[in-house]
Amino acid sequence: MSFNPHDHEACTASALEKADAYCQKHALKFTPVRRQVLEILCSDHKALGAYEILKRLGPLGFKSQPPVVYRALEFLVAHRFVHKIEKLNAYVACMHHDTSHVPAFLICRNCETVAEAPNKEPSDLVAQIAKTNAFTVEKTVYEAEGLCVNCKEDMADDAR
Amino acid sequence: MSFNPHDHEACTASALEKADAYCQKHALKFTPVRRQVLEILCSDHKALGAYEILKRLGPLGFKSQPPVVYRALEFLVAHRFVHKIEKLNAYVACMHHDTSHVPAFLICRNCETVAEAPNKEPSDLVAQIAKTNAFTVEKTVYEAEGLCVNCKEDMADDAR
DNA sequence: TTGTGTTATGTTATAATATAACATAAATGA
DNA sequence: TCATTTATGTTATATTATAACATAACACAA
Repeated sequence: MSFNPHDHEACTASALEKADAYCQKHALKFTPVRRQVLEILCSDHKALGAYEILKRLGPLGFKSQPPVVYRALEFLVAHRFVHKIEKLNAYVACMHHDTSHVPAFLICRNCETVAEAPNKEPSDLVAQIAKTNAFTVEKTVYEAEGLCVNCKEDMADDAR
Repeated sequence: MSFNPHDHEACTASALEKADAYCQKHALKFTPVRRQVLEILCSDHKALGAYEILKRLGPLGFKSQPPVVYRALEFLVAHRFVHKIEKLNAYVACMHHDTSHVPAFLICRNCETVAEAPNKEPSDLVAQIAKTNAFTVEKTVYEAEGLCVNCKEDMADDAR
């Protein structure tokens, strides 16, 4: 989980590699912009806004009009390499692309780190709601905002 | 539940009455704009965008600059009379204000009706995630998009 | 290899959502 | 009544996102 320290370069490299392989397998075009946007998003676990990504694309030699980044994000989200955090209108790289999962996020309101939980199952909650309402669920947004371990500890320290 | 037909005028009146009572009890000011915005949101179970609400305020004699409606929404959301649907950047009246609940929404992508489920408990999912991450959850967004009963039936009819 | 359709990108303009900042007014309470 | 707080008025602008139309790159059949 990303609230814990980990080898970040390796985790980025692996994500890009997996995306590469997946695109090859499914005849998708992993074009330079798309690849670069994913790389930018992998570069930390904060969620980045579209315009922040745009800013970072410029120096890398890419064109910097909004549609460029929105199209790349559309592709990446459609193929689940990236999730949109609705609560923040921002985007994070998916860290569990190889396993099928119901995306669920923990957003620290202090450090803004976003951690994705690797759930296999939709929650009981949604199953039950959908059932009692005869509602067919196609897509879920599940986001929790709060305080991560690290920030909680920091605050405890400050109070001392 | 709001995918089912119900006496809508009564449900609106009751929501306003409850809000009135709650504000009185907690010394909150249920001013005309705030009341009117809640009434507009009660007027159907679709989620309305801030600017749509703004449009409807004008003819009713209210001032129509964005901050007017955003401030009213801020108040209504803070006191849980209204929930924001992050997925739609839109707002719905809360239909279960008197009971403490974890808000969860079913959004029909066809008719755009938003139904709120009356859950008492946060899902097992969030409890488990939070626990394994030592993450303190303060607020949750839970939104499912799909097809409601009515729209599903309509589509079945059309296919015939 | 040329033509034809399809997908991706370039570019301009603008729509839709939201807030900053500063002013006035109204209500509250010592 | 004066001071303080809370709500509203108003202008301007920030942020997020898409429409619309053009060109380029690619894929693949004739």
